[in-house]
Amino acid sequence: MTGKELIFKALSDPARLRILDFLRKPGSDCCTFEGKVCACDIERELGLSQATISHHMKVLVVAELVAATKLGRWMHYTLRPETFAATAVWFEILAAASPHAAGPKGSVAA
Amino acid sequence: MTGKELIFKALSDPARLRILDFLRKPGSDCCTFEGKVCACDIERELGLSQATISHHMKVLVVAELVAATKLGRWMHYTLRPETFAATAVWFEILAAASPHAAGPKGSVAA
DNA sequence: TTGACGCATCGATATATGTCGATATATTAG
DNA sequence: CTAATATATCGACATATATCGATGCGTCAA
Repeated sequence: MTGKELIFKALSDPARLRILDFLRKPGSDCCTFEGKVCACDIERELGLSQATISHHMKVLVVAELVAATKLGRWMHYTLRPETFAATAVWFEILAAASPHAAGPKGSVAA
Repeated sequence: MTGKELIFKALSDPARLRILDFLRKPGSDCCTFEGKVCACDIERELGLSQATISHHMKVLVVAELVAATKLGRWMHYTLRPETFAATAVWFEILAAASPHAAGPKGSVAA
């Protein structure tokens, strides 16, 4: 269950944050199809080398933030909403852990 | 507004994730007071050196995930629910960006 | 004031990571 | 089959970061 650490490591790079933002609202440039974006689009959008983009996409896929589908010789990428939704829940739990919550904190408190 | 990158960098370390988890439900060991935890508690909990804990706490404070208050010679730390709540919203937005959403994607699609 | 304690900062080091060019693999076009 | 294209992998390098011991700076107790 090191998933969260993988997710945060994946998100802790500006290039990957830009990739996610681009996947959220891709332009209708080249290989884009039904919101699925190919690696060449991302490469052009970010201005990084092809090797670097490939590396970043692998990180995002391993973290399960992005799904990869091979269509012919193109890789198409999409966001994975389930992972984002699950991570949102984690943050909500931390947000709810109010330090001054006078609730029944537990059994050991007594 | 590079806050998100700071936040994710701060979260991309297992030690800091453990610190947040400890802040969420601290034991009633030593200096803990009303959910406020001192650095010495964290040091003992994680088994890392004092210098390392100090470094991690600074990262968490700069990312605005944790608030620091000096009480005498003790530093007391608490979670900052607002930051976690705001980040949860960011994830929910990404989760809502469904790739197959047949909505009016834009004007250029035609 | 002096000493002890809690924490921050400094300098050093090992590891991790982002980036690239070069090359390999796979797929399509001819 | 051969060439071209899209992506993945490899090796290398620069930078970032986690970690520690040593030291400095406040704060409290005697």
